[in-house]
Amino acid sequence: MASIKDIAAKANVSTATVSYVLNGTRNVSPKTRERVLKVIEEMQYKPNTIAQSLKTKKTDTIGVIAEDVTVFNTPEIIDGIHDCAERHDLHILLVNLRLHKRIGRSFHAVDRFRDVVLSAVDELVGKQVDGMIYVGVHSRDLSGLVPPKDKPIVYTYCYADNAVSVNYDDERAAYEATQYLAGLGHRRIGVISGLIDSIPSRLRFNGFYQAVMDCGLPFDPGLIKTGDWETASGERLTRELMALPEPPTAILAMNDVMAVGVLRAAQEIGVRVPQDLSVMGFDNREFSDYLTPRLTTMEIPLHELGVQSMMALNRIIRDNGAIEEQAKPLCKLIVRDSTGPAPG
Amino acid sequence: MASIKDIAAKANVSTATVSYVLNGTRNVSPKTRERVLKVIEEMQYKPNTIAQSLKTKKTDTIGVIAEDVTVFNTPEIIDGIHDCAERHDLHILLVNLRLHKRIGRSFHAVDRFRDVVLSAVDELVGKQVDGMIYVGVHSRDLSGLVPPKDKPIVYTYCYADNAVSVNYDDERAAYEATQYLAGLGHRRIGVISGLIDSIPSRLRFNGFYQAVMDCGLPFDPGLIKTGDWETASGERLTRELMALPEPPTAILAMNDVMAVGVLRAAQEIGVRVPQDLSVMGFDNREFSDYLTPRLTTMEIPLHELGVQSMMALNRIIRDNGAIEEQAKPLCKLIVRDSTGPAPG
DNA sequence: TCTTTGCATCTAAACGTTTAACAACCTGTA
DNA sequence: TACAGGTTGTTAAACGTTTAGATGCAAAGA
Repeated sequence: MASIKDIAAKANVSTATVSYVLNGTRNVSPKTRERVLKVIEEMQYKPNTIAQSLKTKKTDTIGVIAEDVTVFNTPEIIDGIHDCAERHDLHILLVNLRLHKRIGRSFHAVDRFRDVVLSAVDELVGKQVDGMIYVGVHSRDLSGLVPPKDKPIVYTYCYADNAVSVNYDDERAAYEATQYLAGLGHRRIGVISGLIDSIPSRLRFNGFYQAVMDCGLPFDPGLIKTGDWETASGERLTRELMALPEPPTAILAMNDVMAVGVLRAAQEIGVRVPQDLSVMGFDNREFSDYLTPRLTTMEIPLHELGVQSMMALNRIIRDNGAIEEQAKPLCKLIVRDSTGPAPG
Repeated sequence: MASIKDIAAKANVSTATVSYVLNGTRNVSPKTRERVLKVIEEMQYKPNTIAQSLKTKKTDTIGVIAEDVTVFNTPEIIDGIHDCAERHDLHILLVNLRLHKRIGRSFHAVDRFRDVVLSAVDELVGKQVDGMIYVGVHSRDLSGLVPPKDKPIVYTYCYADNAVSVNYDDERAAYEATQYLAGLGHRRIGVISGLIDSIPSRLRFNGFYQAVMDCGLPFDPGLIKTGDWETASGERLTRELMALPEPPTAILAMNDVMAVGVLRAAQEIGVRVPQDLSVMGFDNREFSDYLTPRLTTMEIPLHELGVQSMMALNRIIRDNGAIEEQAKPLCKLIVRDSTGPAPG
């Protein structure tokens, strides 16, 4: 590979001059510039970014630590990061923790987990990234993790105390979903929540509860069921809800995957959606448009999460820590065919 | 940030010695080793990978050029790449071309496309990656692209003449799907193919045709319909097929998204699946398990594609080009509820 | 006692850039 | 003519590592 020395030699100038024409950091006469440019072209010279970085101490690279790239939220967030990074001429070094495959779903293997994350951080710090973005898959609480001393790190799709984190407004999303159902005349709304120890589960329940109060609906604890985010739990709990003496006229499943179960159960027990029962999901997964009936759901602003994370990181790197609190990106109600006016 | 010099000074040794204990490249007496290690620990020293790379001319980093990380095949392939890269202590520099957002679906903006790819390659070459993997989204033919002179590059989920590319066996997958349907007694099998100018469309048709011949089924060109990979086309073409004087008893849609349309059409015109009509998809997208009925489909070995690409690249880098042809990864038949014995 | 051998450690160059400091030259002005 | 000021170019150090070769020293062999 041709180096700047080769160019300098062939163009009969010093390496400094070549560097100046390359970066435009100083005037160089038109005729030498031309000469240098011609040689560069001829030899197909590309500056060695590694050497540049060593000298300038800037890599223009940010590290992205993804808990699992195969989980639905991650690609969209990374896309958002890229979208923004591109405009600042930043590159992405990706570390994929492969959490599911590595330590399974037992998120309680905390010590193992810590090691994995910390070694990823070390790796990126060694590579001299300018900063890092951590992309979670389940809004886990990462407060226990020691943040790296010198390198800025932004967390998204997860929570971490005493650290910059970017998240959508879960509470408000659930509030709006509930409000929408109430607006259709539903007064008894069943809820199938996710695992109760997850932060989004709590936030979404809060939003639901607040909306129930604000809309003047009766609050019936019997209508609140705790699932595990999987289809089977949605199916099972829907049967329970519909077997109630006074069953709900709408069910809000806290993710689309469980909503699939709701739909299945409804079909099996002969409840028509949306005539007898309105069903809502959460996430706006691609498949929600493929279900019958098409699923009404809340869209999570994943792309925006990526963009905002990148912007936040950039502010920290550039302005060195002027972290102004940003408004949380909002979810968006996607109305399809699984919801309708309350019966009767 | 502490450098090797700081460590050397504090431990009263030369930088060489520190380097030797770090890399184990030369014997160093137990007591100095201990001393050095202690200082390293104290100062939380992490070697500067950039400087190492400059000296050793190895970055242990491979570049991944993804046409679009948000398309379903890409995350799984990247996961496979990571899976394999990890075992060789290689890191991933990710470039996301964001093809859909950038140049839309007009894949005919070829010149623009060339520029985008080539500048991504330049970027990675500048960053001194040891090699590159190009991850397509649609098995496009990339032969027109000039490969970089010195850096090895492996293509996957796309085709490129005169270059190493890793792909699953499309023809055989369609063959097996057809064979499976024939085995259920279906003799008139409808096909809804994707856009005809795509390589997989052609390969899959070949596989289908071969199986029809081998199984002794009649070949009726009227049963072959050309879609555009989208749901609406699946729906429309199914209506056409079922309106035939002698309609098929099974439909093979060449992707799951179109299969959704097939199921919709069937439901609307009152054809029962699988009693009256067997339906098969292709891809085994996550949602295929959420449809009613659950969709029988062919799973593409995406993870394996990633692994094999990484292995191929590694062989080129290490053994410097000893490219032994590898067997193509095979698709896997996933039998669910949308297929059954031919009626009558 | 003087070599020889082997081990532990050090010296210094090199990797490919950037950039401060300097040198040479030209131009215009007093 | 002399000199200030501007322009264009060069020199060489520095970034943080690795590593070939040199050096010093102790133990072993003559």
